[in-house]
Amino acid sequence: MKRITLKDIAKKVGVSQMTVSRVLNNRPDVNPQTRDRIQEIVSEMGYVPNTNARALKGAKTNRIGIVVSDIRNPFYSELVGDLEDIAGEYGLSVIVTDTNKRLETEVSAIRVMELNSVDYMILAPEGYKTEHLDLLYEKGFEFLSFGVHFEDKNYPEVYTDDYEGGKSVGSYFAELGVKKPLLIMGNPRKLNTIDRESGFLAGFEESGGDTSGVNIEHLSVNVELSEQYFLEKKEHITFDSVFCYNDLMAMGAISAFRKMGIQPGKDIPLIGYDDVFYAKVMGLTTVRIPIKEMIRKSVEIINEGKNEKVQFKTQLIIRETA
Amino acid sequence: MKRITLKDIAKKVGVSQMTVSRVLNNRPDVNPQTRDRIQEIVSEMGYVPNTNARALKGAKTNRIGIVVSDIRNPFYSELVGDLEDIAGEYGLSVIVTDTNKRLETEVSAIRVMELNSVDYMILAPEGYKTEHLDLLYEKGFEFLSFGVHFEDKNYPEVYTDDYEGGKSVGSYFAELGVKKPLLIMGNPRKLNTIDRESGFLAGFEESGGDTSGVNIEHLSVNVELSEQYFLEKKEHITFDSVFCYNDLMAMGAISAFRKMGIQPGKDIPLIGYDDVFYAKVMGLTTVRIPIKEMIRKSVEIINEGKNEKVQFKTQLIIRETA
DNA sequence: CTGAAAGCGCTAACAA
DNA sequence: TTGTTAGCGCTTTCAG
Repeated sequence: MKRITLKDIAKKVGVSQMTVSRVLNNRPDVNPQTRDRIQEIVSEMGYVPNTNARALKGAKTNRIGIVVSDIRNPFYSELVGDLEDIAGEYGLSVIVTDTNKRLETEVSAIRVMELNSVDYMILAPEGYKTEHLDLLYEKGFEFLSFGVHFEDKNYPEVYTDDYEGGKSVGSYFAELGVKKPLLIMGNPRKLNTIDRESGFLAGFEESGGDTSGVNIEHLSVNVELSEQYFLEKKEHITFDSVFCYNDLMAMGAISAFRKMGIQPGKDIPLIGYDDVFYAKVMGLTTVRIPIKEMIRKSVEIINEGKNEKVQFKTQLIIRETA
Repeated sequence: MKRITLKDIAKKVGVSQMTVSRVLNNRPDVNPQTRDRIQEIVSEMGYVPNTNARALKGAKTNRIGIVVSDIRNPFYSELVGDLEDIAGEYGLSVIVTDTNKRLETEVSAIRVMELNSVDYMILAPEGYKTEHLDLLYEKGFEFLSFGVHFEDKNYPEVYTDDYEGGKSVGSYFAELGVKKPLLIMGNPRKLNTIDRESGFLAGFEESGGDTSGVNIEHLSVNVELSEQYFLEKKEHITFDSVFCYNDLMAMGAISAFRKMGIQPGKDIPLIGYDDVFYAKVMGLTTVRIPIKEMIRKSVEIINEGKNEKVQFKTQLIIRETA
């Protein structure tokens, strides 16, 4: 499988490699006729530049990496899908790595990115440790933190206001007249958890709810664990409404409820978070995170080399489950 | 951001680059003491080999590419997730590309793989055109076709027996005593469609069903289209059971049924295909494709440079919807 | 067991 | 406007 190289083109056209290189890189200083001839041969021979050689010279690889915690979570697969679409518009390739929700692998995921010399990384980190981000920053890697906000760090970020997101659910529950909401949250050290939770409490109280009736449970973010939690509570249900950390955990609740003969929405209001595609399919009330817009902004930041922190707004989407 | 190179290590240890290279590539012909010293310095300095330089020399990049038609489809995101996990065990990086279900982009996806000089590609093709596979084959690329079987082509494949899969559903429906099954299938030129469909008919007939009662509809593979189809039929339901091309389309049916007040399983048996994770969450009866085993086999084929066609068996998983 | 030299494909810097 | 030279980091080949 011999690939066509610059040299092959140069020989065929009868010019130097350099002239071909100039044409390929759209440099202005080439005779228009030579340019045309070269372009013709290039497409005729189906030349594809060797990114490795380019990278070796220190040029851009046009590869961007994304590190997500679990590609199987539709939130992330939608994220990756959107990134693929938008990066494609800019002629960028995407390299994906999954950390399986573990921090150690987050470090090795970053190593994969280094191995493949991506120009830029998008990190959707687990959210409460920043050592590896700091390390990356010190090493001079270009990256952007997606979905989590660290006030005191000065790397670029694209994230949502989780406090407001939680608040919208708290208020809505209070307006519904709910007395004993159960919050199924994630790791209590995650900033996302903290924000959604405290936002909820603030919103609930502000709209007239009594926060002493609120119960909070912290689980690993996982459909099965969430389902199991509810199944175990079967006999002693002490809540009259449920707010889950994300749609995945809400799906666990739906699954358990179906087995328990509880109809979400009719019997017990249930709200998730993220607004993944399946939330719509299942009629799940949830808090929408505008992924596509956020990714578009991210690629823009990457492309223009900006260093900004951009916050997006969430939106409560009311469907059948609440 | 200066990266540590072989030269840096060599200088520090006081040997030639070559010796360091030998150690890094686990060559036997190095003095054990020298080896130890080098390994120590390597990890001390946090050396990461430059894959680009390696690739330039024609060595392996340890990158494998996967081209899927829609990363947002949980079938594919699970596929990618499993591939990441298993490839990771082998020290391989994964490059993902999404074709948005269009063939043109399937060609450009392959170009991305070429650009990134992957050692091997896994193609989960759209399934009825083979030109680009043939092209790839002629060009000498190493790849494997995942999920689709072309009898007369001689590239490696890992696929399932869709005819048998469809048959198991046909038989089951016949045993259920169903009279007018509706099949919501995909593009009628896709081999997967053809096999699932003809398998169904064969199974239905074999188990005593009357195939003249069977209705077949071909739609683009898409949740919304499927949902819409059922919503439009609201007033004139002419079927007493439904078999969908995949779980995604079955979810569209579930969504529509919920709005129509139909309970799948109770009122109308509904069966999907793939057994994506959410099928379990939703209690959907479906045909299981053993993705993880198939991916493991694929990586094995890749790793050992085999050229075989391996067929996996599907399994009907009975849950609440049928 | 170890090293020196050459070259993979490309582009930056300089020369013509 | 075009060409020449050098070198990115690595590994292969051939000599020690």
